[in-house]
Amino acid sequence: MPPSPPYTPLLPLQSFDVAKLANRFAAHLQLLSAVLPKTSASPPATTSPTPLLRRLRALHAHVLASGFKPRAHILNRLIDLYAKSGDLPSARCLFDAASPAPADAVAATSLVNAYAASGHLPLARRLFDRTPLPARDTVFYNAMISSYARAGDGLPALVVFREMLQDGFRPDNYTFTGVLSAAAAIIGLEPAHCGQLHCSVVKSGTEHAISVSNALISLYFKCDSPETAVLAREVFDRMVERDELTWTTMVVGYVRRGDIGEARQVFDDVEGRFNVIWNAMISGYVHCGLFLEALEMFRRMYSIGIPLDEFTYTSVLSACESAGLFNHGKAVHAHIIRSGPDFNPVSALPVENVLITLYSNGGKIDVAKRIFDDIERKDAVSWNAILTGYVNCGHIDDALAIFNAMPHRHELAWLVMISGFVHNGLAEEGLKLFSRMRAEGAKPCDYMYASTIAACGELGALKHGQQIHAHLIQFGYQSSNSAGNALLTMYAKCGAVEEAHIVFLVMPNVDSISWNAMIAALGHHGHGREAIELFEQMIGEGIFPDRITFLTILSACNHAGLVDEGFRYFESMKNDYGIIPGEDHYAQLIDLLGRAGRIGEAWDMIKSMPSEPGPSIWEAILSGCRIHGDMDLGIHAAEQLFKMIPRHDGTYVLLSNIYAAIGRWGDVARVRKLMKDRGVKKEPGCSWIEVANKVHVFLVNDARHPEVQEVYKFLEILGVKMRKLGYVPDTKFVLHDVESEKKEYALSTHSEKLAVGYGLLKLPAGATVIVLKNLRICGDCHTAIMLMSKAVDREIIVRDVKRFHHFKNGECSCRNYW
DNA sequence: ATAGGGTTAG
Repeated sequence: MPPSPPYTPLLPLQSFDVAKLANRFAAHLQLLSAVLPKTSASPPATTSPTPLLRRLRALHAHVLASGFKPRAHILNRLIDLYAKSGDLPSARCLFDAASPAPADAVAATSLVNAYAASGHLPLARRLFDRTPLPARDTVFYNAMISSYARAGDGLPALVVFREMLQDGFRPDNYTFTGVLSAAAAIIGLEPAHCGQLHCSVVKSGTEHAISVSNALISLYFKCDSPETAVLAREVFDRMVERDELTWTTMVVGYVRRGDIGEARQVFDDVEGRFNVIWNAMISGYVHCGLFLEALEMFRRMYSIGIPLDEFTYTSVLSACESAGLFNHGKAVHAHIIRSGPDFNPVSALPVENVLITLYSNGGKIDVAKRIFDDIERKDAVSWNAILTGYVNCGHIDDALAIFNAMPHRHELAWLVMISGFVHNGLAEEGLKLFSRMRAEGAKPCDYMYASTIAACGELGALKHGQQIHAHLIQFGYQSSNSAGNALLTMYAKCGAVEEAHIVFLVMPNVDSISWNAMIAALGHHGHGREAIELFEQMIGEGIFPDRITFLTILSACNHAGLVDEGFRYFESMKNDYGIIPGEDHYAQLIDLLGRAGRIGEAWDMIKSMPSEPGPSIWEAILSGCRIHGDMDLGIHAAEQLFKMIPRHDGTYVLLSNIYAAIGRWGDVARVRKLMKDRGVKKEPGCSWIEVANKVHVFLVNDARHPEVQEVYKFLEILGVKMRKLGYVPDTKFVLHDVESEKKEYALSTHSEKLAVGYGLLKLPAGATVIVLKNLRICGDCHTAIMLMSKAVDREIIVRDVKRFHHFKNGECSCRNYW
């Protein structure tokens, strides 16, 4: 509860000096509004009136009882107080009673602001429109403009501004501050528009007002282009006088551009270190992913004695959460508790919200739930945070309970719940919920569509993805970039590269993400040359490649076995584009060299790396060693992997596979035992196959499963056929799976083979089988499927952890890969 | 009676 402001009792009233009392209320009001959150809307009608409101009403009653007729400015103050304390009906009543007599711009302005602040922008607008021209003044227009600006409604604000000029009113610095911030809220604003606004500011002679310059800087930064950032800087440099806001706007502007270094320089130049700029700097570091720097800044802030507030804590806790430093987060939480209950629960809500995320990501979902339960006035973020917490730890039933209990379902809640279903293998439920959302009239945004489509791609649910594509067209989102990029990726992940390409060609505004996604789509499907061609086309169109682009192109070269090209692009990335290769770039190149049999070069590359090689590097060289029989280095790599991720089941399997390949069965047994001793469980093989518009999921290890039984039967038939074709030894190998439980040195479950077999069994001749599996396909399996494809004369598309393998007539699109 | 900066869920 907010502490009540000190006050002297008003009753009984000795005199009716209303002006004095009204002034006293104004003082009380200021005390109260210092405690209330700045953006607070008026409290809902159901809650009991605040002490201030009660006193205001008492005063008003006395005024009425006295028969005293308040003069206009007193009446205005009363109206303003009613409006600000949230009693809009009373304010409106007084206003209506007073008009039309001296219809007054002052009272109308109060009301317009109050309506807008409580979220009733249309009501504010109606009052605005009904106020006749003679009763208006500049401030009145300013109120309407800034109301739109605060609500993020840029265009109407500009329209009101134009009306104002047409009506013959002179804009002042308040007007321009509002207009500029309204313009900044318009997405996709062109630099030319900023320039126009800048011109009118200069013409009006208000550019020397600090607030106008500040808004101008903010506008130029929000335009988000290198040129406007320079213009913002120019405005800043020209200012003769700057305030705290100027500095903060600069810091925030550079952070938005991702230029944390420049932001830091501005920060270091500030004389008075007020806490808002520290908060901005900390959140800037968090924004750029520099969590440790954020924490360091927090530590310094604390040691110098800069006051910490809820903004500080929110950012710092968010840094701990994102960096996975759960214990640090807990320490900060303890510090908040120790520092006393100074927080106003309403304004500290973001702190509690981020705590929910912190604890649920730290594996303490029960603590998160307790914090959530203790929040008195939960907002949409609180609900979404706990919902996401449950979804992320796989408690889909608890999540659904929360979802159903939510008072207002924010669109994000739908999104989280839908993707929660999809990621837990309940795609059908997810899509049902998607329909329910539309039935309940919630309007999905393009971002929601994008996420739902992405989920379909993850799952390989092509048919569901296509359905959503249809909705997308129906709702006119086809020009949205996020939706378009998601569609492109979805089609590619479902094996439909041609479809992905069509989406790419049809998209009105392709951005660098689209290019990257399309290059990746080609690369993943083994079309290395085409990927390179598209990359060159991208360069030709003047799109700047980033580190992701190069990662993608290296992967494309890798998949298609284009060693020299890969090497060339790696060098070009460093020398021509100044991109410092990360471990992921090295991993791609080392993988590429290794698979091409150039193990020595790959090993040299590892030794030349600027930092200690991480798991991805060892994993990369391991595949090359395995294929080309460099067992010593392979074993070394696997042992390194062991040390780094001791619980990763894949490493054990890989290592035992290597030992098995060179017949060191004793070592195979040793690795198996190690795995058992350390309690590492192999994940059960699980495959999805898309057959005739239905997704089948089955566990390969469960031999009692009827579908698996069918697969076994199929393999027998296939075995006979393959023997006839002369593949006797390999046929035997395929059939080994059936007996794998009995075999002493079982190598792996090879669920892909079973899935492929099942798919072939179910499909009509000439159809394509798509097998989706988010694991790495091993060489044996690859060979086996290749043989199968010859035996059945059908195209088989298999999705690996990232890539695709197109098998046809005993060949694969990535012939050089294994 | 009117303006502008820093926070949280994905």
